Amino acid sequence: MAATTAASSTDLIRAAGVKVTRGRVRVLDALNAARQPLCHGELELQLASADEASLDRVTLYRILDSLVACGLALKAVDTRGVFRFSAAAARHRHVDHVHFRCIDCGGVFCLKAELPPPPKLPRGFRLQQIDFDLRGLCAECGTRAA
Amino acid sequence: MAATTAASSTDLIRAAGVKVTRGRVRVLDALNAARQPLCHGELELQLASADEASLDRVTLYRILDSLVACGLALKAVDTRGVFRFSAAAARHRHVDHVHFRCIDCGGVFCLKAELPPPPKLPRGFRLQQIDFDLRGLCAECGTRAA
DNA sequence: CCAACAAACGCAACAATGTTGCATTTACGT
DNA sequence: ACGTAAATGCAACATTGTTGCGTTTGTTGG
Repeated sequence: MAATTAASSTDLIRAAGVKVTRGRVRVLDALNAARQPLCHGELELQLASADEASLDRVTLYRILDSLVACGLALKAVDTRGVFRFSAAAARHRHVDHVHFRCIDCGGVFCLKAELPPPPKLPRGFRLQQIDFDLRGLCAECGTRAA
Repeated sequence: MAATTAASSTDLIRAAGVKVTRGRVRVLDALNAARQPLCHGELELQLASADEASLDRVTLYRILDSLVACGLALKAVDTRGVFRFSAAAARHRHVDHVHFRCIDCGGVFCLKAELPPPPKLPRGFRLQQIDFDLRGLCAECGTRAA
């Protein structure tokens, strides 16, 4: 099962057009295995406790950035102002659809809904992108809060 | 007019049951005058450029915390993970309308448009806020770019 | 108005998180 | 296998926020 996951992450990374390194595979595996978005520190801990050699702090930051840049991971901010990362579903493109962002864990969930039509803009304004983001508590955090 | 605002802030602070200090009044005035939530750095700059003596960094943090603690200010996190503060009184429901964010100058413009109805959420999710953000170039930046 | 006390302030140092520069190592197409 | 661009590791730095502590200030009771 570890082999399966590893192979899958490897394929995803290769398909994204970036180099397949052990660090990227390990981080993407960890993100895929996590049920909640992870922050840098949690990932560092998790990777250090594994058998393999631990990743450098800065390298981990750069790996996360690269995964976000090539669309394999999502970056969000939790209520304490800390960046949290989650694995993006590879088959989805995160443009032009609706997101739900949990304000507690920072998780991003893609909703199956149409983007609403944009309203009229003031004269001279040029529209390039539409973000329709719903914010609140996800099922897990909502349960824990109650 | 400045006196009116100052008196109002003073009253609010006194009514909140905490000491009325020059720092608290100045900060609450600044928050009330701001059209957008301000971060610590912006407030520090703004207060330093005024005639009066500038506030200590730590004092500003503590003033903001105290204003939040007594309900006069609201604390939130922006997309970069920085805390932003707004006056609780001046909270004219920035939540329920549409914003246009200029990707060049960073300006935020409130549009007079209805929020589209939210789509159905997965079971257990609690909706708290809807952000319908349009991004692109504002009239000024668009003209300059062309 | 004055004194006393708790709250608020200023300063210094610290802590957590994230970034940049640069030399070395590694993945991968040829 | 080799060359090259990308990725890594290390050190130093930057930004944002917090804690400890001695001093000043706002408020309250006489």
